[in-house]
Amino acid sequence: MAKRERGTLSRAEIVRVAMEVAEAEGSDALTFRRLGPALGVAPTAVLRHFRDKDELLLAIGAQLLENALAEVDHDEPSWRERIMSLSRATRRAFVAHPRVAALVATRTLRQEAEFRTVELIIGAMEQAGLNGRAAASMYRVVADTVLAWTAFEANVHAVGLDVMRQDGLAWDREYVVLPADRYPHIRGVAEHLSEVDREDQFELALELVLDAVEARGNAGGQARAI
Amino acid sequence: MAKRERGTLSRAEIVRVAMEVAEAEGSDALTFRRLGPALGVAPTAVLRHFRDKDELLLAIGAQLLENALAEVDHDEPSWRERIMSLSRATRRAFVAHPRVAALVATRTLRQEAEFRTVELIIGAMEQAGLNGRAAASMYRVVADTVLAWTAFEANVHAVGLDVMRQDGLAWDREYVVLPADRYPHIRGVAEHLSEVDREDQFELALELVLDAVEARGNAGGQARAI
DNA sequence: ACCTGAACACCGTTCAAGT
DNA sequence: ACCTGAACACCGTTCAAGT
Repeated sequence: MAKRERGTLSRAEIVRVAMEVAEAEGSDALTFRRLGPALGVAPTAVLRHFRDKDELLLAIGAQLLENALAEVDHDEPSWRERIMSLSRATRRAFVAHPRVAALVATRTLRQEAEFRTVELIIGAMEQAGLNGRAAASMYRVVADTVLAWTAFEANVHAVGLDVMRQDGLAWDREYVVLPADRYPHIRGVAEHLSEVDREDQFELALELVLDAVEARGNAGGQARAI
Repeated sequence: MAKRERGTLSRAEIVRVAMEVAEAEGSDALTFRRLGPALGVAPTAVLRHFRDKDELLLAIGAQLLENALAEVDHDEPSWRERIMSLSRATRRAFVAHPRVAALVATRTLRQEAEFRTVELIIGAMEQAGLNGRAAASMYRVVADTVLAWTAFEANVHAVGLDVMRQDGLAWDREYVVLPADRYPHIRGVAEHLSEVDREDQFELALELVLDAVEARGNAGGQARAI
């Protein structure tokens, strides 16, 4: 709560503290009125650095993507390994901050980190042998697969944190208890539902998409878009 | 604004009007204080039918899923066609109401419509030849692929509606304008980025997953989970 | 792209009271 | 799972004023 000298507040520090507050106290706590005290300034001081709350959220999203990009091996010669490296790093970076990730993972950020990510994926598509419309099309399948899964997982984690604290019920607990006569198939596999490893699924879903990229690239990427 | 007789308000009507208000005026307008007048009651009357706002949101999500299930051909004998039918219906039902869909698509609903959906998918996995842990695992890959893509698309539509009204900039417009020297790959395919058809991508992503289900089912589903 | 404090126009939710 | 109106404890954002 210590007051600070003027001119010492920065966008970077606001983003950092905003992420800390949200992860520690829940995304409901991510308000200017709580952020002010946490930064040692008046709540409205944050508005001198971000036009509005949405601009702050997009900056948080950009920070998550920067964290991801910092872990990617950009010199990896295999396009396929480069994409897997980017994908795993993105998943890790977002799921590491599930509450803020859930708020921003489906947003178009339009910031430098996003442009660099797009550039990386399209470059990989071209190396795989795709051009023009085929490269654009498969870029979107790859990017949206990574983003959609990442956003989904972040949401599941974030909601899970809140719900479990709220009513103590885990997802799998709920399902095991369903009546067998009405839901025989669920009942038959209920015991296995909680064992599923989401990282494995993410990897599998991505490998399937990259198999398709590889097949289309080898066939000559100009022929068909999808 | 017409006042109504007591006892005539119902959960179903509240859900319907809430969806109308949100789609017509933006998801910011989905508040009890606006919903009251739209229903002809006091804002707090809604709280006599839903414990809190989150319960209303989950009911809206259940309605979207009911809309989807109503379109599915449950008697289709091919498990693969049944899954595709469910997937397409889910995508359509959610994207038809993008703003509310964006609010609920990643939530675990824990309502009857969701249990029926899970039951349908697991039944299809078993018909494909998967059992136990393998069926549970592939159920999750299928369900999460549909949900993740649907949530992602709903978000893109919802944000798109708001952003386009806000600053008149479409996603593709933004990217065409990037400097070619720093983003050569983007520049090379920029003209194609706006042509991509999301429905085609959704279909492709799903077909790839179902290919994997088919391959594992034929190989004998007990062997490996993923 | 300075920081503050008061003010404005909103929220969700609770609760006593009215049918 | 009745409905209302006032009240409470919050929000984001604007704006005049202070450094």
